[in-house]
Amino acid sequence: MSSAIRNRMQLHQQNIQSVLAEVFNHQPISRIEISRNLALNKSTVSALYRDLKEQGYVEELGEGDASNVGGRKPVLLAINRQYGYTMNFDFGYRHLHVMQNNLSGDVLSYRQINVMGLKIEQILPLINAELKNVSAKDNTSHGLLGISFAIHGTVDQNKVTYSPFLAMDHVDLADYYTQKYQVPVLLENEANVSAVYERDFNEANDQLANMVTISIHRGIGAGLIIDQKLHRGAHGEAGEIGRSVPIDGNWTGTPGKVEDYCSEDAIINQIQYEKNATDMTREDVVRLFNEGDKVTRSTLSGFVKSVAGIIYNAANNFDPDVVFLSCPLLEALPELEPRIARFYAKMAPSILVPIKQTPNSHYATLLGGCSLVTREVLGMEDAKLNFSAKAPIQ
Amino acid sequence: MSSAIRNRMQLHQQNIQSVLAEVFNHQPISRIEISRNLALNKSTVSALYRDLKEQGYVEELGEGDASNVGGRKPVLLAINRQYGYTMNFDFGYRHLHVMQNNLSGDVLSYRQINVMGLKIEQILPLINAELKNVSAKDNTSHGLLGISFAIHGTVDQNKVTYSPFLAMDHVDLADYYTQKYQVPVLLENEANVSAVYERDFNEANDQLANMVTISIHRGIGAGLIIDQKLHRGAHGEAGEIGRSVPIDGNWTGTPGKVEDYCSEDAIINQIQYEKNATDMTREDVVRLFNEGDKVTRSTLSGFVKSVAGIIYNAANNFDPDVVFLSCPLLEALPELEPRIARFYAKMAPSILVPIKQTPNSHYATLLGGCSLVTREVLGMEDAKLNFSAKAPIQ
DNA sequence: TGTGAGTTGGTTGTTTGAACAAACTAATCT
DNA sequence: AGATTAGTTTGTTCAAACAACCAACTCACA
Repeated sequence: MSSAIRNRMQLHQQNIQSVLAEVFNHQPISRIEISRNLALNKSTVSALYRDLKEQGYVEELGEGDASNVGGRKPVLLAINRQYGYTMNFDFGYRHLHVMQNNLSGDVLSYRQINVMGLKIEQILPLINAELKNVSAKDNTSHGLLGISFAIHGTVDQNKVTYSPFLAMDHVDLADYYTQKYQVPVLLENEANVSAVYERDFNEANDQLANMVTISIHRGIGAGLIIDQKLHRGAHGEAGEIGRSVPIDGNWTGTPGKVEDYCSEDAIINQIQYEKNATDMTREDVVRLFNEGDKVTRSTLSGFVKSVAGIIYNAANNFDPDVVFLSCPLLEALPELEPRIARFYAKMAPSILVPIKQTPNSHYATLLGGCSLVTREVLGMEDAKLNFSAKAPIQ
Repeated sequence: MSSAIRNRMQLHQQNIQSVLAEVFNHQPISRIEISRNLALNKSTVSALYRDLKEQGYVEELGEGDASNVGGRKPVLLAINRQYGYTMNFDFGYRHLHVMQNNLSGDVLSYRQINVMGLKIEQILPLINAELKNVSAKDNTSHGLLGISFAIHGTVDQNKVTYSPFLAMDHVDLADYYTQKYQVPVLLENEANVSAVYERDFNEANDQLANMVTISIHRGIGAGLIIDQKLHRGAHGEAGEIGRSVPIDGNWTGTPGKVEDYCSEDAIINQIQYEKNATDMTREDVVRLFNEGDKVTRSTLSGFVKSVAGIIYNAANNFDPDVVFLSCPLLEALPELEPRIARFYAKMAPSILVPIKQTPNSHYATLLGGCSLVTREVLGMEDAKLNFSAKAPIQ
C-alpha cells in the first residue's frame, strides 16, 4: 500500500502517465478522445499533454478528419518516433538476433549474426559493433534509450543465474552496458519476453488477464502473464516447467524431467540415436518427417502426446485464458498442431483452454524485450501498453 | 487502467480506505502514527478518520501511554468489534465446520457438526439453525455482515463448478443466502482460502509476495498467492495440481493423475487394499503407522516421496517464497515432514523453497473465508489487511 | 511540590494547487 | 446562418497541506 497515490502531486503524475498511455495505445488520437476515454476534463487533458510535450515523448501529426456533422478538425497526437531507439538482442543457439526499435515499438532494423560455437567473450565485440553501427546512422533526438537481452536460461536481479547453452555467469551484461551507455539495460528469460510479446503486441489478447506461453526450444520453459502482469516468481524461476518430474507413485532414485523427454534437443537426440546418425539439426528432422521416415514419425508422435500433456498440466496449474506455443519445430511442422490439440482435448474433462502458436518466435522474443525496456525508459512498468497500435508512417 | 484513481473524490475515498487499513493492521493505533505511516498530514488523517467513524467501522479504545519524553497521550483507535459479525462455513467430509467472527477476524465461536453421509439438502437446515442460533445471541449494532463457504472442489463466478465428495451443483448457495439475508455470500475453493489464511492471518508472511498452499485432503489442490493476490485463474481452476499427469515419454491411453497416487484417499485405499480391510479411516492409518505396521510404513514412504515431488513441481511452476502444506494426515504424523523436506532437497538443484505446515487446517480454511468475506463487507478487496494484529480484549 | 521549558497528540482556520466547469475562440458541416 | 466539434482561457472548487493553536504529558530544577 505504500506505492498507492495519496496526494495531488502523485495524482497529477499518474494522470500524465495515463495520457501518455492513451497516446501510446490509440495513436493517432486527439485530446478530446483522450478526455472521453479517461473521463478527465478536456482542459485537464490539454494541460497534461503540454507537460508531456515538454518532455519530448509526444508530437502532433497534423489534423484529422472532422466529424460529418460539422465542427473543428481534431489535432492528432502520437508518440514521437524521432525521440530515440532501443536495441534488443536474443542469444540464439546459432544466431545472435538484433533488433532496433523506436519508442513506439516499430521495427527499425533486424539482423541475424552467426555466433555458432562462439563464447560470450567473442560475442560481446559483435554486439558492440552492432551498437556502434546503428548509432552512426542514427538521427533521433535522444539516440540510444535502452538495451534488452533475451536469455535462454534464468535471470534474477537482472543477472543470469542459469544458462545451460552459453556460459555467461561470469559476465554481468547489465552492469557492463549500463556503465558503457548510461541507459537502462534489461535481462529477461526468453519464455518470459515471449509472454510479454503476446500481452503487448497481439491486439487479440487485449482483454485476456492470464496467459501461458510455453517455449519449446533447446529446453522447455513457460512465460506466465497473471493478472496482466509478468509473473517472474521469487527468484525469477517461475514457469520452469521443463524441470517437472512425473508423480506416478513408484519412482526410485532421481526421476527424469520433462525436458529430458520432449525438448527439441531431446527429440533430435532420440531420432539421431535410433537412426545411428550424428550432428542432426531441426531441418534434418523436418526433412525426415516430410519424407515419411518411420522412426521420425513415431518419435514425433510421442512428442505430440508429451506436448499435449505439458499443455494439460500447465492449464491445471495456471488456468489461463489461452496457451501459446513458441516452438520452431512445430512452426516447421504445422500439421502436428491439430494433433496436439486433439490429444489435449481428450485429456481435459471440461474446460478447454485455446491453444495458439506464436509465429516467428525470435521476432516475438525481441519485441517482448523491446516492450520491457521501453516501459522502463518511459517509467511505465505497470501501465497497460498496446504496442500493436501503429500510427501511419509519415 | 480504467480502475485507476483520477480525481480528488476517488483520491479521498482511497485515502479513507488507507486509514481504515492502517487501523485494521496496527490496532490499537493513534492518529499521529497513521499520519506518519501514510505520509499524510495529521489534520488530513483526523478528517478522514471522522468520516470512518460516522460509518461505524472504528472506535476509540481510550488513551495510550505518552512518550517517555513528555507530550500528550495518544487516543487509541481500533476496529469496532461491536459492529457486526461474519459466519464462515467449511464443508468437511465428516463435519460441517462453523465459525463466527467479528469485523476484525477475532473468533467469536466455533463448532463442528456431524454431517457424515448427509446430502446438501439435509445440511442446509443445519446451517440455517446455526445462523438463527447465533443471531439470537447477538448484540452487535449491525448483526450478520456476510457469509463464506469453503468448498472442496472448484468455484467459478461464486458457483460450485465441481464438487467430487458432496453433490451440490444443483444448489446455488450464494443466491439462496443472499436472498435470505441481504448480505455478501462468498464461495471459495478450500485450498484458496487456506492460502488467503496464510497471507492474512500469519504475520510471519507479511513481506512474502508469492505463496503456494498445497492442500492434501481427499483430493489435492493448491492455493496460489501471487504478488499478494489470490490467483484463481480464468475459471477458478488455477492450482488444480492433483489433476497433473506424468510426462515421461512413453504413456499410452489415459495417464494416471497425481491425485490417484497420493491424496489421503488414495493412500488409505492402498493400505486398505493391501491389508484386505474395509472402511479404514485416517486414524486407523495413524495407529497402524505408530504400531510399526510394514505395509503402512512402506505406503507412507511412497507418499513422502510423492509429496516431495509435488512440492518440487509446484516450486518449479510458481517459484514461491514459501510452500505451505495443509494435510491432516501429515499433521497427525509430524515425523514425516522432515523426510519430505529431505527428499525435496535432494531433487532441487539450487534454490530451496522453505516448506511449512499449516496447523489446524480446518481453522485456517474458516479464517481464510472470513478474510475474503470481511474484505467484501468493507469494500477492501485489494488492500493489504493483516488479521493477525489483535487489539487487546476490552 | 511547584513551576516552566520542552515534547507530543490532536484540532482549527487558512492556503494551495490540480481537476473541473463555463465561457470563449476556431474551424468545420449543412 | 445555425449547428456542431476541438481546443483554450479564465475562474471555481474542494481535499490535502500547512500553520498556528490548544491539550496534556515529562522532566529538570528550584
